[in-house]
Amino acid sequence: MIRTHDAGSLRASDAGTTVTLAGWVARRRDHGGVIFVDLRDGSGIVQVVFREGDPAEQAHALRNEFCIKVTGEIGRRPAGNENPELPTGEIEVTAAELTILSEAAALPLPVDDHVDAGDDVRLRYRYLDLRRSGPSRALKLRSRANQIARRVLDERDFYEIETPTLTRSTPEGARDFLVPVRLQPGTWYALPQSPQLFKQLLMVAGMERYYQIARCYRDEDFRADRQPEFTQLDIEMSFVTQDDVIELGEAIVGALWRDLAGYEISTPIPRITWHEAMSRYGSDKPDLRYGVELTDLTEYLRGTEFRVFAGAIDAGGYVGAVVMPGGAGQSRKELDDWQDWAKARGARGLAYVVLDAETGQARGPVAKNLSEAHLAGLADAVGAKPGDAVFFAAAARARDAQELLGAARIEIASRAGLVDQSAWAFCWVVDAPMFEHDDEGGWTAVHHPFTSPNGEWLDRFEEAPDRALAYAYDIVCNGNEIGGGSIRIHRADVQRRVFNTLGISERDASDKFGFLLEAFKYGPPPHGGIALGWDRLCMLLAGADSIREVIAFPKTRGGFDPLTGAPTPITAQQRTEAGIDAKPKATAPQAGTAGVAVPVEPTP
RNA sequence: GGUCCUGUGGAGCAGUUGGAGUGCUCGCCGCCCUGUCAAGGCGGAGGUCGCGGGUUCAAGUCCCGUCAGGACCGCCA
Repeated sequence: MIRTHDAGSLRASDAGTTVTLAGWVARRRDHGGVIFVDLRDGSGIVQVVFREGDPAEQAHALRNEFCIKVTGEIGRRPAGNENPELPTGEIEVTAAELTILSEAAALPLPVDDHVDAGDDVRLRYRYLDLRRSGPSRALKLRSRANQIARRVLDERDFYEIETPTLTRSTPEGARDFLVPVRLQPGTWYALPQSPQLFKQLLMVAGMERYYQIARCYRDEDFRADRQPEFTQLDIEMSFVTQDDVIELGEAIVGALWRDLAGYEISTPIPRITWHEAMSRYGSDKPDLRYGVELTDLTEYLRGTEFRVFAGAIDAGGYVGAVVMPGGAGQSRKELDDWQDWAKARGARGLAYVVLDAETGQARGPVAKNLSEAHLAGLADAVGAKPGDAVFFAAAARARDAQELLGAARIEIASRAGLVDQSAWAFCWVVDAPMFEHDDEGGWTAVHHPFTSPNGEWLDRFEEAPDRALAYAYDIVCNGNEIGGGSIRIHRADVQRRVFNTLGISERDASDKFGFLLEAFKYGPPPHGGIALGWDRLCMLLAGADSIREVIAFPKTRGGFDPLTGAPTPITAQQRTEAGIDAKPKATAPQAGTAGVAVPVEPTP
């Protein structure tokens, strides 16, 4: 090694030792006769002093982020000159020798913890951004999270197994990324949206306990917590029940929060059914750091003459409310803003009533439309106090109104300052529905088509697909879904019935994932698993607002990488070689997703 | 595909009612400086106000379009 010690590790007990350090100039304070340089390496910062002689002459020329090597003796700082802000603040290194390993040009972005730059500049010079302590710490934390997960899984006899990233387009929810295949022009690989099918095959293969820190790809639009390539801690186990998988999930998450957040999660983590989550919180990933629960007013308001509510109730729908504590104090403009907020979510508006802080009397546009009796009992019905505001939503489909109220609940908590930023609130959302209506009047799988109905519905989910429940579970932290999984179907007859309900013909099923069904002919074990959204989970542990902070080289929301400039056009030669424009042969394999291959004509 | 916010020397910001590229902090270049630690002092360089069009006697400022970054909706089994 070029260095003998790590800069950040030096302490008063090292005084008198001669050391060689290597790192970067974090800051230079040139007093003419004496020069201080803060030398930073991966371990931290130590102050180097240049007083006289050649090293001091050289040190005048140092600039921020020069890469240097310094040899010198560690000494206690003169009394009164200690810096309690630094772990190494009691000592300094008196330079006897200085080597400039490499110089740094004027910086396009300050490597300074006190200044934050815009995202585009940070990403373009991400290697400089990562020299700063915050971004650096986030990546190092993620590395430790990986190790902790591997440790827990290894202790439980899991095997870490890699699966292909060039694979077959599968009929999962999102758009696939496609890769042209030079060796078979006109055919395409897809990048996996998850290793779902492979890990099930590994169960058939008798691996019994599999995990992988797996890169997944989905060609959908970006969010603060979504990139097109992302990472899952993917796990699958044979011969287990839902409780076994949940226990494992708690062991992993418990270890992560214990070691990386200094927080002991009390287990078992509370479970809430999907339906209860929707009716109480208007979300399938409820943030339990605060209350502000929804109230179902469908029965209470039955018979109302207010058309908006009556219409929903008559259609067999739902009317509900959520209370904003102190919301009556909002200005007219703030209340109008709520209407814009609701419209931005595709709602027609957000009906509200404010309760006078003195008299408790209900006021507001909607109050005129409600009967005396309905108004008189409203505060008690929704648990509101004088000075509160009550927001209403009504819809023919309960879930639409609940989701609007759920979004309002989050907004209320944020605006009213009800969120305890230091709190951790975990829960499992269990008993998710098997199916939901698709746009064409049929059914689609809420989770995926291999998810098993629970014990209660296994033999009769066809009777009421809208009410059938699955062995599917999501783990939620502070309103973020950090993982989800299910017990899979391992019986051919059940799988056939599920396909039937989904309107997937035998031929379709065999075209799309015949290889999995084929495998399931040969004694598949009962199995289930979970996938933890690793970027999101690390983001929470790092206290970051975006998963970009825990990704070494993230992309901007346009899918652009400002550092490499990807994506780029390709050359004509690359295009020809890749076979992008080749016409698939008549004997080409079955199309991946759409069922029938779309003929591709070569472009001139 | 839609809604909203932002874009001003290398970085971060301010810029009022439309009136001179106006200001601040940092960085950069030069000089000075022996105990600083986001060192300090003096001097200096550096600008297509994202881009294009329009309104106007006059646009960083108002309008339209466009590009880029961000937040959200749609989308994401």
